[in-house]
Amino acid sequence: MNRRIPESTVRRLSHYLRSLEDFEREGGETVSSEELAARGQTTAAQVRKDLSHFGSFGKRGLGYRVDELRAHVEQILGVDRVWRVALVGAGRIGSALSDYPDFATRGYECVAILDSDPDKIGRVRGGIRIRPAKELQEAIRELGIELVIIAVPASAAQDVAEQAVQAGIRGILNFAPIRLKVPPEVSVEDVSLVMELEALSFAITQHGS
Amino acid sequence: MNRRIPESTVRRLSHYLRSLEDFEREGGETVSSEELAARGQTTAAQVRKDLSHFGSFGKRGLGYRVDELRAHVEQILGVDRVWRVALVGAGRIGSALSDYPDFATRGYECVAILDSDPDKIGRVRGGIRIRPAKELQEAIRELGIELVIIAVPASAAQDVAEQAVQAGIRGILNFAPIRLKVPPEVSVEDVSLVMELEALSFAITQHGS
DNA sequence: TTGTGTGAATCCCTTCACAGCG
DNA sequence: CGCTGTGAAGGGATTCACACAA
Repeated sequence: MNRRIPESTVRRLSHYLRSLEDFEREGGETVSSEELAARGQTTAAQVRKDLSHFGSFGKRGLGYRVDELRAHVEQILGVDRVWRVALVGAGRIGSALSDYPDFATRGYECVAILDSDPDKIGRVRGGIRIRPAKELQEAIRELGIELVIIAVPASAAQDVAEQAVQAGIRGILNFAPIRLKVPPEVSVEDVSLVMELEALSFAITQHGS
Repeated sequence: MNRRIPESTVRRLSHYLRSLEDFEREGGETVSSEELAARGQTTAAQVRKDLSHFGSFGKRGLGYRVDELRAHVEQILGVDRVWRVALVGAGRIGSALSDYPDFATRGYECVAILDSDPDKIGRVRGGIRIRPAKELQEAIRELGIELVIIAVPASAAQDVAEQAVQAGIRGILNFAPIRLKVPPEVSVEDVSLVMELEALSFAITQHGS
């Protein structure tokens, strides 16, 4: 029940949630930490330790009720409600994201798309009219946006981040290949495809030698 | 110079490479571990420790020669050569990736795109004709492909992975939201946007409470 | 008896601090 | 003197092992 949760635990919680949804779909009533660990590439002890940070959700000798635990994990991850998201940058990545079906079903609703390219402004993507990037702060306040996805070139990313922070945003998903500078209360998650590829070529190169 | 490199070190090496390229662009001749740490959100000791796993690249009292160290890091990460990549799945994410400019400039060359949708087969994306997904193994052998990007629905991903592995692939970049089962000698990097978003909503939810 | 919840032990990564080389 | 390279210390996360509840 304490604080200071390792980042790795959060990632695993996401996995547990996926697995619990699977178990529920398969009609399971209860799961053990053992079963939960089997999917997800971890250990039973790890599952129990992860969950123990947030409470005691299981019954000794029995395991966890699937629906109950799923609800708990959803609450822990903060996905027991809908998050309103803005997408800045309607380029290649941006447009792939804007009609990504998983988002809506997972509780993330894209309610605004912005871009600085005059050719794109006014066009409609996934039912949303693309607005000028300058209107970011306005859009955040108008639409109650809480998360911003930055999918603009590296040169523009820091500026977008600062505007978002100024408008009160506390979470940024960043696709630009730079380290954004933000105040400590703002969370940034970076997605860098090149880094992932480099991890692969490293693994192959090292192993093969 | 030993083995067993932590995954976090690899990620930082990618960052160092980006920073070194910046330093080079700015005309710097040498860098200290201190300067390298400043960009990249880490410490000087960490930089030195990371590099020390692979050799002694610096000069005491002086620092590192920028161009020299960049070459070394490129070699460590295995990006001192071109990697031939196949993209399986020409859907939304796939099409965003296929003409992502950074890939080519970073040493990853997409030489094949495959899809199982008959409407897409035969079309051209970024100068490459989309082939039937069934031809994956053939394509891998014909074109000397070493890395496969899986951007197909979760239900098809494991099958694609198995075909790729069978054809000798040792590195997979996986966008499907499932844990691929592969032999230990095969590396998989997962990119899960939902997980990243959940990490953000977790951070905001916990902090705000 | 079964399987959770949890202190204790272990392991691994990061940080410290300094010897040593240019 | 300045800064690297590295053994030693420190801190966190994972794993172990078992008391305990159902």
